[in-house]
Amino acid sequence: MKKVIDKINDLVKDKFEKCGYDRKYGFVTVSNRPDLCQFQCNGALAAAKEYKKSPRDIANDVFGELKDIEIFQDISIAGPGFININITDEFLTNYINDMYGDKKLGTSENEDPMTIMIDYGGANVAKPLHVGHLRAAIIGESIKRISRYLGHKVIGDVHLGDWGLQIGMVISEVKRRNPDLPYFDENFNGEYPEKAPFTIDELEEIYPAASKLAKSNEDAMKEAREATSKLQKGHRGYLALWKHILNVSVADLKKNYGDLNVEFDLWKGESDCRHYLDEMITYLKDNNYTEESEGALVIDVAKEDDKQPIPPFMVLKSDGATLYSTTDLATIWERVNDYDPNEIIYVVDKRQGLHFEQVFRCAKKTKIVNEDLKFDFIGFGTMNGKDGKPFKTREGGVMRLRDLIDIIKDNVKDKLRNNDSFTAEEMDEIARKVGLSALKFGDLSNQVTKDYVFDMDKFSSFEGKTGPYILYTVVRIKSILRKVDVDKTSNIINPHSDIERDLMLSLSKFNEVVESAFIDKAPNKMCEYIYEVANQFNKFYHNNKMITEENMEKKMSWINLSNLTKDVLETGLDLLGIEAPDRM
RNA sequence: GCGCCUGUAGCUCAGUAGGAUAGAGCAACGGACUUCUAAUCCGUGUGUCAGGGGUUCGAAUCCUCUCAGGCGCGCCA
Repeated sequence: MKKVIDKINDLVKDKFEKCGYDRKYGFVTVSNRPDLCQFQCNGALAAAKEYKKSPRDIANDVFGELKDIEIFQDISIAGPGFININITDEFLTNYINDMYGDKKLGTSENEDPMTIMIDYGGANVAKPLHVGHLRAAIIGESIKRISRYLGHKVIGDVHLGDWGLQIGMVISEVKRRNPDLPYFDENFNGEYPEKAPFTIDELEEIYPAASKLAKSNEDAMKEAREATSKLQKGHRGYLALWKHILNVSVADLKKNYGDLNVEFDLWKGESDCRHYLDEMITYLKDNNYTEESEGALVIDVAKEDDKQPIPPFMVLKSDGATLYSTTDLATIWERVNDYDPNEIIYVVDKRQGLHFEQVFRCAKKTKIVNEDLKFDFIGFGTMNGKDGKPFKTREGGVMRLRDLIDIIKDNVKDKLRNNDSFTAEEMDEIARKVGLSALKFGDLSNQVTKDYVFDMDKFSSFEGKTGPYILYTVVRIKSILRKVDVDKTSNIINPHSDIERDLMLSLSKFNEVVESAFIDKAPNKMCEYIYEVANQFNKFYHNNKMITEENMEKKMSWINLSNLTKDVLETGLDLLGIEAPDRM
């Protein structure tokens, strides 16, 4: 469906053109002075310079053409040349009815869908998820859902860290503890055990211990490097052990991401590109992209107009081993080969910006990707505590994600109204949903690139611009809908009050907001929007008693309007990765 | 040292093709419940948009300098 704003834009642009001005000056936006009008066009002011006429005169020219357009209720020129527009209730109501009857609530599926890959996990094998992974997961999930809603083919990849030094650390630590395991017996030719020699809990203890040791002990670090190198070269026992690490970890990670309602289409990792490494490195060498520098194999990616010196892209370390830049590049090679995407989006901590700039430049320079493949780096900011410093546990450690979820769930549980009609299980499920809404809405309502303060009490509050407030609004609507029979075939009729009209206007912006959130990769726009809708609905709710309304036509119209509001809110929430309960 | 990002109300944050009087939420105070879930709604106040200079009819928004904070700058990811 065509957006309300687009219809108005087309009309006004046509008239600008008809009057001899460039179409672009007919640009209409939602009014920033809702007290004066619903929509505004500031083009006359902008056009004044080009046509050397007073903006007021230009506005008057166009006004002559605009004043008889049917869908405009009233239109006027204000101040230096603003054109203020209100649309008719008929036009608005028609649109709302069309939207109500449309599964996609007025958004049009993209005619020319893109294949978009989103890389947004970044979890490391053998390490528990912690708060640092939270933002990537929920921002990436939201961008994935928004893109998909608009009809694009979207592939979300967790891109596990499963091939780097941390694996070598774990392997060498396991060896220190259990040197007799067959994985370390160079003469072992039999089948390796099917059962992993550790549980997830043990694994999560092994890694930090190994990491700590390697930092202080040079020999341990050397062993870890050697183990990494051996693994990467295909050591049979190490590969078998590595698969255990992977399996045990992935099972746990799936559960944890699942608890967050974050779902990946691909559970690939850095290791998956290993089959392409030789081929790629040969390609890079054969085409003379590489050079040797300080013992390492590098590719120069500096450009003349760089404001700062860009270090060369590193293909192989001086010991011949690959590193993250190599696997990131090879992963692109693999993705182009397997999925041929139009765009690859990286949702990663913004501190990795320079690294990815190098990777992108290298991929383009070496023609591993076409010029028209779009790389998008979405670097998110740090989640800070109330002290403005990176969020930590009370003891100063890194907080695990599952602990954070439990804490916020408990926090919400305390605030939920006691209701005997809920069983303990229902209560728990409600607390989970409300808690997640608090966490996600609190995060996503901030601009992605900025650092933000994680304030548990603020996010989990049931008042104000929070997830729980929006869920409450949805629950409220569901409660009404349970009490009446909804007849979706009866129409929503013209608004009976300013408040009702404002609600309809807000609802009519839905498709526009989805698109704008997609273009800017900005879930916070969706947060802002659903808050506005929830707020408008609550005003409406307060002013009109629907169930006791005696005029049936009016009553059904209101019920349907509420039902549409619910759809818009739930869809908006879903695009943020948030679910609403039926009752709370 | 070089580079990137950030600085908006007491607090947490929105606000880009440059536009009218810079907006929300929280906190504070006052009001509205024989409820369709008051977990709501209504009302009241709040600003050198870090600072200086510039471009423009018009700047939180564009340019420039200064200050403050955060981050990054080849063999970790």
